[in-house]
Amino acid sequence: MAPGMRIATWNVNSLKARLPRVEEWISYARPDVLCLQETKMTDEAFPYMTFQLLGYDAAHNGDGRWNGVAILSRVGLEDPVPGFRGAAGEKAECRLLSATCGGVLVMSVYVPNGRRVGSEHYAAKLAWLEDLLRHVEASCDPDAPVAICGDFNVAPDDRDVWDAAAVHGATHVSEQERAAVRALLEWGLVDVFRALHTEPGLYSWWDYRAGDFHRRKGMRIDLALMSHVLADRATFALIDRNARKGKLPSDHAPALIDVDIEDLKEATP
DNA sequence: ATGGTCGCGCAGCGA
Repeated sequence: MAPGMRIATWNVNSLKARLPRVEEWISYARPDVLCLQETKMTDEAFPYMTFQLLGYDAAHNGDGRWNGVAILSRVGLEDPVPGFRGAAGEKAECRLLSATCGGVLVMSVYVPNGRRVGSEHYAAKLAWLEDLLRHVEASCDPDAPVAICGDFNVAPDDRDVWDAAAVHGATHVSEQERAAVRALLEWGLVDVFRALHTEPGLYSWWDYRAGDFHRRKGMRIDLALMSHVLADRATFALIDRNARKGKLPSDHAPALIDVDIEDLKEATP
């Protein structure tokens, strides 16, 4: 096992459209584990061979033109499980995939977009986050290495939005959505990027329209939530804005975290 | 300026 593990997450907004950018990014960022969201493809269409040639095992949970999540790993990939555990499993909608990679329980999550506060989609988003918390409580040990990474469609606090006043109370920043993320943290997770970078204005998503990226009008909604045993060992965190530039970018940039796991075996149950 | 751009897939919806 490598002494350092680089864990990354990226909403690619169609893996078919984004595959050249994803291959390029993997070749220079060299993540050990990469969680993808919005692959927008079936399991049959997933390019396992492309990633195998780059040195990655992969698992995918997707059924067509919406949603779709994947985990790539070059440190082993065991026990891939799609969706929620138990009765809520059907409701996961190809928005959750778990696997064990290099001794870390990894989840790739794509939280529903709530559209407007008060809409049925907003209620469904809150219910989904509640199901995620129940799933985590039922299937994870907070003292073990756990990394829940993905597009949460929630900006955890006002530092994570370009204009807190303009968007206050809207979807992605409402108190109920933020409380749902806090409940995950209270279970035993840390927003590792925020733990390493306290300043405002560091975003992971920018609307394609109206030049929002160049106007720095974004939000940080792509999160890596890690149990304390991992978060305490994080040495580096970055949102790679360069991946949002250039030809045919996703509207999200990848976020990556480096964790020094040299003494992890002795420190965990 | 209350719009704009993408992806999917072929009209219009979702983000």
